[in-house]
Amino acid sequence: MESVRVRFAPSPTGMFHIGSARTALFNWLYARHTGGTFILRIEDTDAARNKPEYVEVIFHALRWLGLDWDEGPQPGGAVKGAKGPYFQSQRAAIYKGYVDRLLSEGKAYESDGAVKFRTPKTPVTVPDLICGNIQFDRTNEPDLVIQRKDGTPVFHLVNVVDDIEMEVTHVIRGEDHLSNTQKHLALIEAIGGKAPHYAHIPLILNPNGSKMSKRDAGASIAEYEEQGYLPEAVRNYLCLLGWSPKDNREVIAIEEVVEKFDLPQVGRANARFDIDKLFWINGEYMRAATIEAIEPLALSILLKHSVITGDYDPGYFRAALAIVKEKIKLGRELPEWMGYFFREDFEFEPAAMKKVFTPEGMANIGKLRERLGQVDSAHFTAAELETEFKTLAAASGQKVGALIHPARLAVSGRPVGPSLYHLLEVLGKDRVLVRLERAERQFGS
RNA sequence: CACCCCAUGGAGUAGCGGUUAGCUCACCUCCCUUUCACGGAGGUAGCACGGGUUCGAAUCCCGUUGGGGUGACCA
Repeated sequence: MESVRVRFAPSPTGMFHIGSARTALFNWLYARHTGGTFILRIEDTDAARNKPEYVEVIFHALRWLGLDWDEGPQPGGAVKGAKGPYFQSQRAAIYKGYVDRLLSEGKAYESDGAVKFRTPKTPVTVPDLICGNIQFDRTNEPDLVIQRKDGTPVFHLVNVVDDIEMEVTHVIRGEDHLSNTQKHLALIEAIGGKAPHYAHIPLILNPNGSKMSKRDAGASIAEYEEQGYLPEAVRNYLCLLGWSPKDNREVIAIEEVVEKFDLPQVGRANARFDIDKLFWINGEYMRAATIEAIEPLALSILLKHSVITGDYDPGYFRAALAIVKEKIKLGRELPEWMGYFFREDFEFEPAAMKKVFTPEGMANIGKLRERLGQVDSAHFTAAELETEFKTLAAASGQKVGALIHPARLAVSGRPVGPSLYHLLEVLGKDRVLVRLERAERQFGS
């Protein structure tokens, strides 16, 4: 049984596309499932479009998604593995050798300065682990340019040569390459190599049903990081596009996907990208996450939005995050949900103000301030506060909601948020009293 | 235009000859609840169409339609 070697071979052209992420993920899953090797190869033969800094974009995206590779370039320029170099721009001599050989054997010829490969015009069958046996007629197959006029090799040639040279056993890639595979097989035969197994995975379509392009919203992995998605959630969602655990579960640990993943079970139909589902999954991960797990993300977002500064109180911060994370689905919501914990001059939402800061509401705020002022700081807990509210409501013949709504607006400026009693506990007695007083001062009669 | 692939509710999917066609997201209703979310209980909505094969078809075959991909000196 040969050891599995798969590769992910992106071009550094700028953004990291969600389709690329899925291709990388499936290669990684297969490598991890089989105990094989996951190779990263940079296909930078198109000098006009490729830039060195874009390579960092690829590293960053793969690392963010937790897709570690076993062979290939490492950030900082180091390279791991013996089959390199792993940048195609550094393999010119290798490609030149193959082109020369094809030329001397008469399998390729020069035409208008470029080198063309004589493609077979006979029918061929492409075996595919996902798609089955695909037949191509090829009677009208045009010859294939394998080296440009400027002497540089093109994708089809370098891709095939590298897969052979790097001893890749399984080529897992997007279905947009399915039609090209017959050319690759012909090339492999011409150079006398052993063909890898192929597995073409369905494409990710945008919500309109066409191929997800760079310009579509949500196409770039970087967007998810910026918006505060959790990488585990994005990865989980991507697993579900074309693959299923077949037991009706949606949220599934990556370790379990690794265990269950296999090529024949990958679906054949293209899948549409559904941001609502990703959003939901992210909420599931957010709620399930420990404070420690999401604290770095929350910190970076809140620092970036100047909600907190470097000298924030870690304990207070974590306490606030703990009650807020249960309510939100996306990191991007954090500034709005946590802002009022850290500043006293927040605005009151106008619509809620009109409804809640009525004369009765303000009177209740006054009563609350007096009552809560007598509660010992050590007893300023959710459970005891609940008792205080209920006692006060009963004493004045009101529903507890009549106290809660004005209180919430007074201490947070908004009508929705975490459980009020917990909110008050986290804020602490001092802040609560100050805020109730401020509301009274501004809106009381 | 040629070749290739695909087709289960709005979206992702389970199903692989016999099911009241299951699940998740979204949407609607109700319950829970101080709000929102979570959770719970329901609801709307699907096998693209037409022929076969078969006692029996979402499942197999053919065709049509629809969608996608490839056909670059891009990858």
